[in-house]
Amino acid sequence: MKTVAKAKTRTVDRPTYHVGHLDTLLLDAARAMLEEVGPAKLSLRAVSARIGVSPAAAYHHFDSRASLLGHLAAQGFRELAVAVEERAATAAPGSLLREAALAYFRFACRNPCLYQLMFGPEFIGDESAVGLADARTRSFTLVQAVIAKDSGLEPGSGGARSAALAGWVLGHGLASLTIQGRLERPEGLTDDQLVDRALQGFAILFGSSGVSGPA
Amino acid sequence: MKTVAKAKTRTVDRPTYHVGHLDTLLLDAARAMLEEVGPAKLSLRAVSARIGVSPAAAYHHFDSRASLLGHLAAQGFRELAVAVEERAATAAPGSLLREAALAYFRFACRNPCLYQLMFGPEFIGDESAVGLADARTRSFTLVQAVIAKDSGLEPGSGGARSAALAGWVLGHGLASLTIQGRLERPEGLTDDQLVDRALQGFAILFGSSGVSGPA
DNA sequence: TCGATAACTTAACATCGATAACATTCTTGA
DNA sequence: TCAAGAATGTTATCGATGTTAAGTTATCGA
Repeated sequence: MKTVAKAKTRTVDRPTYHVGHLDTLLLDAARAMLEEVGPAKLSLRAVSARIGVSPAAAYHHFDSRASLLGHLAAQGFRELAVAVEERAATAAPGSLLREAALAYFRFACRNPCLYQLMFGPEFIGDESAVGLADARTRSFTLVQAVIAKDSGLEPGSGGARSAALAGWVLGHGLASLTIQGRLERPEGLTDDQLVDRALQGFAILFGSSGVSGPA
Repeated sequence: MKTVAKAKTRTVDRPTYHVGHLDTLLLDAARAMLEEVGPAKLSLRAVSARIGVSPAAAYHHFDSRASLLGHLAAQGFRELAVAVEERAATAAPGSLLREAALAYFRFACRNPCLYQLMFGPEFIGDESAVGLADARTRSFTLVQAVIAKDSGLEPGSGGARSAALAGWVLGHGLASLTIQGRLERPEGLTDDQLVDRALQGFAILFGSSGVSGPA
């Protein structure tokens, strides 16, 4: 229905043969479609079609489907980093962990499929080319800095590294479980309340109670 | 190469036409291949071929590829539950959280692709048919019971639920990050040491220090 | 102006999940 | 005992996908 039936020489009617910045066009389209269909169902052909370009065109800008997804994931890591950073910058001392966790969690909830992609197995093998590892490492370093700052630990110390690991595990664990619906979430519970509940749970498990925000 | 070229009536030479228990054969083969190629690349055709059966045969036992993966995931949840349960049963009181976390983490590390499948988006939509939701709920209930038992909380109480949530987040967060290589893991660090490091990090973040095992 | 090159095209291949139509075996009830 | 029919296989085919090869068109520097 949608494809032109029997055009011999031309299947697309575009003003110019060359599109210009097709790479960013592809990335934008893919980003949009990602949240519609999920990482697994995102097809290169569909993305190309959305722009009005042949499937093979994408291969002049990306090595493979995995490579394109890798770029998308790297973009996600950068956005996640700034989201956490912004929130952490304006947080009152002592509530930094909670604020950072909230920012992290909200980013994941607002971009569930992107987050799945970032931490999923979809594009594994194409990390090197993209700066993905860089973006990820920077995110982690940021988390580490934020947490060290709040707990008064010397940055780079063993304690700071452990605490950062814990913070990352906390954020990712909660986000991942929530996004993929593996959590029995009582209905009506807001994102903030869920984060607080988790923090409260950790406080119970690890002994303290007052550290983590409201009752 | 592998398929018989021009046999008209028979392409496979099997003693009997009917295989018998093809469903479990398919599941076993799929389970084995899952750890070889990962959830995304696991094809029904390859699984069938491994058994020596036509691709269409699988559809007499499973509604779809997703359904087969769903069964596999459910199986995973059951195994995970018993792994945690066994370890928890023989743990000294006070170290229950650590032991449960270790069992959880080890299961994930030993069956990385199965774990990815269990918590991934691969088979979403086919949950109802399989008892998958059941298996998952039971796992969660188990975790909740284990944790409540160790912290002296009344099972079913709000605190117990929060603590269970935290425990689940801890286990899944660490396992997920590790499996997917999103963690900068210092080389030579054993599974146990990584778990301990995470626990230590949580102890730092949430105030106490002695709760979680060795220094 | 012209030719090299980059950016796009069509066409094709292999593989995949899925379905339809047919073949064989097992089971069951008279 | 034995045929009817349900189960469980088969082949053939469809439409969609990632990817590559070979041809076409636009751009840009000498």
